[in-house]
Amino acid sequence: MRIGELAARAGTTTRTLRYYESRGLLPAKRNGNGYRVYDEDDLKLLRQIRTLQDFGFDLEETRPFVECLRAGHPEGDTCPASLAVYRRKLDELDALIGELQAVRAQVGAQLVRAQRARDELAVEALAPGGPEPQCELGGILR
Amino acid sequence: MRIGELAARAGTTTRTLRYYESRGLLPAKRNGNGYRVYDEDDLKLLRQIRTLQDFGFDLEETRPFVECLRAGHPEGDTCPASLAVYRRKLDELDALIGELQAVRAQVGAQLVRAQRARDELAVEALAPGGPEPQCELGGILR
DNA sequence: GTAAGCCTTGACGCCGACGTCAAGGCAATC
DNA sequence: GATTGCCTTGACGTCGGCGTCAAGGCTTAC
Repeated sequence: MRIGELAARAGTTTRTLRYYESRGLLPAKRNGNGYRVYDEDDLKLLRQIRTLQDFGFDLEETRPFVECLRAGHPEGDTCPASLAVYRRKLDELDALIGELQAVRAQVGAQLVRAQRARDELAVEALAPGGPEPQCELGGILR
Repeated sequence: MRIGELAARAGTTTRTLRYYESRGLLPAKRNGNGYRVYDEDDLKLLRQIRTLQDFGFDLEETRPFVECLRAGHPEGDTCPASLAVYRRKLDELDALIGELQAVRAQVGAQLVRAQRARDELAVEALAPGGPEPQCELGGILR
């Protein structure tokens, strides 16, 4: 099959396939008139790449999987190098998720603090002079 | 103070300050010879920007905070527009964290699956012919 | 023969937040 | 007056993964 069909079958674009080839990730044979020609195995490689890309893997990180498949293994992720990428990615994800959760907590706390500061200013505007520390201010003031 | 001192006091670079100015975020007065001149309030604005940037806010998202400070409020995050940015960012963070956790789960499952596939192939290589479904294979085969 | 629909290579554009280099001006010090 | 160390503007580079356009070639259908 030619580049357009492969792209369509994998749900991507010809530009993407040419880009992968330029990176040495998905080289293609050529027919008489210079057109790229692909087979079913290439589709399998491409699907492996796309799946990992959807997971957020860098293109370079997909290379071990592709090479594993090209080496004849029925699946791209059973080779040691692929497993190593999985593990490294898990570590990265854990680290990133942890950082994001920390940021979320900080931003959440800032939001609460800023809202409380607003409420206090509003109360002061209503009853100027001093604070009236009762309770449930948030509920009353909306 | 001039640009170099402000940058140093905020732990950033002069290039960054000029970039902020080019974005209209942190305009500077000029002295006689054309040098940028800043005061303590500018340092406060800059620190607000940097804090939010460290949280992963886009530069544009810091603008309401800066304008809030410049409007005379003692803190940049008590204005409605700033609170709205906080809330939007919390939603974004929650969505992103959720996606990453889903990816993490998928990748983790793939790792387990791929490792099991390897182990089974290893067992077959040791005892060719048929499967020997005992237990603790992972432990024995390392 | 010509229009349509594939394909080719090459090259520039995009996004964000700056880094880095170039060429030159101003001020203080030796 | 010459060096040093600030400062100025302008402009190109970076990173990844492509999008998009240009100019042209091949094949098939009408």
